[in-house]
Amino acid sequence: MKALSERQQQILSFIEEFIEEHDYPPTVRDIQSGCGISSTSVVSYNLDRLKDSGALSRDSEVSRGLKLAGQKSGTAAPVGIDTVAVPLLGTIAAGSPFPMPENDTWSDLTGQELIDLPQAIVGLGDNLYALKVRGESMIDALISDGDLVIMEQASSVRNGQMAAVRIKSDNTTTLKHFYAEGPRTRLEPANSQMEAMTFNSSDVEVISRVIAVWRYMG
Amino acid sequence: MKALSERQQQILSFIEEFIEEHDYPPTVRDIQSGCGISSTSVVSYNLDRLKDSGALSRDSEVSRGLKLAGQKSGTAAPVGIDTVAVPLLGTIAAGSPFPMPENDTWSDLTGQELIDLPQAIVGLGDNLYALKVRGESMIDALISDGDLVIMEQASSVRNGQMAAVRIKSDNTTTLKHFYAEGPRTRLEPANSQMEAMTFNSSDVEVISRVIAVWRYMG
DNA sequence: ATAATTTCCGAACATTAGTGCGGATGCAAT
DNA sequence: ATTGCATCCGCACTAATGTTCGGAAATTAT
Repeated sequence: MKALSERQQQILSFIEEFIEEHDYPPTVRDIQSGCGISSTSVVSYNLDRLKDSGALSRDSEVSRGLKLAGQKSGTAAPVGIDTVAVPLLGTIAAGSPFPMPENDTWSDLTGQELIDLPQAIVGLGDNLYALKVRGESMIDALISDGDLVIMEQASSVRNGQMAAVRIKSDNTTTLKHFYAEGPRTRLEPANSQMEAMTFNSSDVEVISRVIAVWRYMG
Repeated sequence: MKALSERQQQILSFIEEFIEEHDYPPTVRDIQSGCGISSTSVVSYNLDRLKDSGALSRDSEVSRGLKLAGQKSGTAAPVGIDTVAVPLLGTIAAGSPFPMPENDTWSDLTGQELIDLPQAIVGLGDNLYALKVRGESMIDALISDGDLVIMEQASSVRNGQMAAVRIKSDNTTTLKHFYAEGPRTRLEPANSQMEAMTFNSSDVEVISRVIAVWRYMG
């Protein structure tokens, strides 16, 4: 195996830096100017050498068809833990209309702020989204201003779970522990020092299940 | 925010797959044939839309100058978010001796349960550790049984921050908001409905600063 | 229905970008 | 020196690639 010339190493590391910066490989002319070479053919020539030596692979006749040899194939995760991207859909405040992804736009979350959470602590639940809590209206559920609540879409929950529920007659929305008791539904705050309230089950609409709460005060 | 059309989503996922396979972005014509579009201008048009919506960024006039928005910069590490491994040192309960890593064993965390948290939401703080809360003794700090508190070693904190403090005379340890007021130190729970308490500053020892709280009820 | 908007088409056009080729230049072996 | 080989130059050429524009078609709003 022939050793790489200085120029070849220079080109190689330029390619590396370029990809690092742009997320796509350089053109022959990018390399030319980047390495202070006076002719594209020189680049072409050395690229062939590098290909021969196996330092990089190349889709010929294709612009930017370069791939560093040492590079991981594909984008499959080489390191890093499994994460779930959770869209931050908005804020939640007492009584405000509760933000919630509509079915048809569920897959259309582009542009939304995404929060990466480790799968290990979120679980692999689907249909997750996050809301930022504004105000102290959830204080009785041990949730305060600035907290991030991770929610999962659900139309029903098991007794005892915390959920975002809407009292139709009040048109208010809060987070409470949910207990269905036949025709009546009892909602009790997480703080046991607070009083529970009971409503007609038909007056209570479950919107989402609360998966987790994240409070950061760094 | 305008929703993405079907075609735009189609293009978006094609780009994603293409990069996955080639390690460099597709050309307009790659997208054209890949998505069964009859004109390059349609691709160009939708690429502009996608750029407007922020779904991808684009180096215009540059071949293959595409970059997916969600993508981490730098292809070297294709995916995987930065995470910080936080050791779960034990549990905290009212009055119990507060677990805390000793300096000489700090680096010896082998066998400890580690919790990976995204750096983005934890910050890059060093000397972090986690404790699981047992019992409802922290209820007045909006922290309940089963919660995970992320802490940072600290011997002092700024006023208003939440910290694990030990009342020497009581030999109790709790989480409270901390306010140094000269010779006296006021500790007040996060729940404003609760009363604050004041102690001689010399009787209060700061153990750790609370960085974050994680409550999971999946 | 009618108008407005969005999306698509086709076909040119203008760069950008990869390749080829004759001829230097530099260096080492003969 | 002369030869051989690896590099490098310039330049031209062709293919690849992004852009533009008038108008049609589809969709949505009025």
